Amino acid sequence: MAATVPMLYLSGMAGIQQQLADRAFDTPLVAKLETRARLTEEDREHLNSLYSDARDIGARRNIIREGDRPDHVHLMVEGWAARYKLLPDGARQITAFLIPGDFCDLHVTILGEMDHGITTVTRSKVAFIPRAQMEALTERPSLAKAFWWSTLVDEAILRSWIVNVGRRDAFEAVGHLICELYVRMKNIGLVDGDRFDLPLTQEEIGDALGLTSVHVNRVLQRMRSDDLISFRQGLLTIHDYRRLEKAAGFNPNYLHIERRNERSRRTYGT
Amino acid sequence: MAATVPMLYLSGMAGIQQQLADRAFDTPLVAKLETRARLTEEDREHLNSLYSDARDIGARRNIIREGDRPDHVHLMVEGWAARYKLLPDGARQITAFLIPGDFCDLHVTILGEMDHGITTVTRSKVAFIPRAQMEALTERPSLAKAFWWSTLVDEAILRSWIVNVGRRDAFEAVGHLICELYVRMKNIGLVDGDRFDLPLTQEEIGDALGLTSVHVNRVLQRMRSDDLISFRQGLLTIHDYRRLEKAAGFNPNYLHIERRNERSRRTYGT
DNA sequence: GATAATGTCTAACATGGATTAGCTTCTGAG
DNA sequence: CTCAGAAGCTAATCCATGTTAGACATTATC
Repeated sequence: MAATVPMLYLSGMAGIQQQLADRAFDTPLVAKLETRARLTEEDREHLNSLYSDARDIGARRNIIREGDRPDHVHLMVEGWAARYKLLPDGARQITAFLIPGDFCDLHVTILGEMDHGITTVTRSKVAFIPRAQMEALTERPSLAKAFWWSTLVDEAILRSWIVNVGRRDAFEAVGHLICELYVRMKNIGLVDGDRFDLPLTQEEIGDALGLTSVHVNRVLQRMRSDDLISFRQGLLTIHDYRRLEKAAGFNPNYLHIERRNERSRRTYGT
Repeated sequence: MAATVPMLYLSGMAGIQQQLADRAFDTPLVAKLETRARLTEEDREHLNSLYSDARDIGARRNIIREGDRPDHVHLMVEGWAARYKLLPDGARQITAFLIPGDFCDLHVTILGEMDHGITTVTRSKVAFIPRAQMEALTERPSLAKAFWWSTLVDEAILRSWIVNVGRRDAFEAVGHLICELYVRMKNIGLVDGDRFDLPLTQEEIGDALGLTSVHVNRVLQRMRSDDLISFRQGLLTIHDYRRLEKAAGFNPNYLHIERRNERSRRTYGT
């Protein structure tokens, strides 16, 4: 099996993923879906077949635009992407960050037209999956259920982001976003102890939280001086997770990751 | 068929729904799903069977709480409800308004535990649907696809709300919410010309948009003095839809309602 | 039809975050 | 290795929205 799946999950330049890849046995997609579903070896082979048409895309390039009607589905293999909407005045709101194992547009073949765009954040590897292949996969009940679960978690994350933007102040919101990305990255095996690649600019963080990059900078300065985090060159280190979680009012229940699976996950550093 | 489905969609006290009910041939659920899906008479009968256990619930009562693990699904039959999350400091963020035809928790049997609560806004009628009955329905491919579509639209609405809260100012956000609710109510046949029941307090509107009720009041005053809307006693009248839509930057594409169906819908006043 | 509870509206004042502008540091292309 | 563009950082000022408080209006209850 090892030879048939991509083994490198380089998203940034920091090289943590490279180290991790040497130890990872599952692709991020399999790791993520196994959070809840029990997959057979056959299921995994089907999932790995999704990677057959994986293409490299440079940083800050559109994967898909508002108004597009693609006939295939995109899956993040390596790197980060962002779902976003543009306003008439040019302002941008990011509504999701996509990391390896995330589908960009599982829905588009049903909804018809894209109501938002998706852009890469870093240089990425993206799998292009024909609609027919996707439909064949979902004829396996175990996978259909796993995809359904994944969609529902995406929805839960959206609700959480509304709370973040609507009712948390800037400090809490940034902290909450960091906690969420830490847990999600950990769940796919891309966290090295208390560090992970967070290849976002302060402007991108601001666009996700409804803040300006100036204000994100102020908040990050404060988090550093409070000795909660380090964040340099796309590498984030959490110095005191419990305190950060508390300061941000973060409760991971909405990610629906069960303890059972978290324990058994083969993750670097745990 | 008429005798087997509820014909009264009273949500507020204003009585528009009563008038409409006399003309409506479809339940809101059927009207909504037919936005995109083609349903057979048999499909409709199956959908109408969902109403067999419809219960009255008073205003501002919890339908379901965070942490619950219900074994049945809730469907709004009459009235309004709100999906919400509470913060440690007691602040509330509403993440969705549920109107007739909306499922409250289509997902909960897969996700396990509720990560948010749902409360009625008005006195409501809510159908309780056993998990098994729901699963039987989704064995019909046409209905499975229709529910899937509905879930994806809910997701698109969540994305739109993030933009609303994150990047629009208070005036635009309130206008955008009004436009969305107008279109959604119209789609299920509950709009009378330029008027519809909007049984929300200014505080509830604020909790949905991340604003205080004081500021919502300021915005509503301005909308009234700009002659865009009237809003009294839970009845909202839009005086100039085009201008409101433009002022709010509203583009209904994310609701994925196709022109074709909008034309053929049997709606009062159109 | 009195009364309490809830919702609406207004005003004075406070503030978190936006805006603008410019300097500094990092990064990647060649 | 160099250089240009991108990203990070900081400061001064401003303003949209929050806070607090209370009067007024509407609705629900008995």
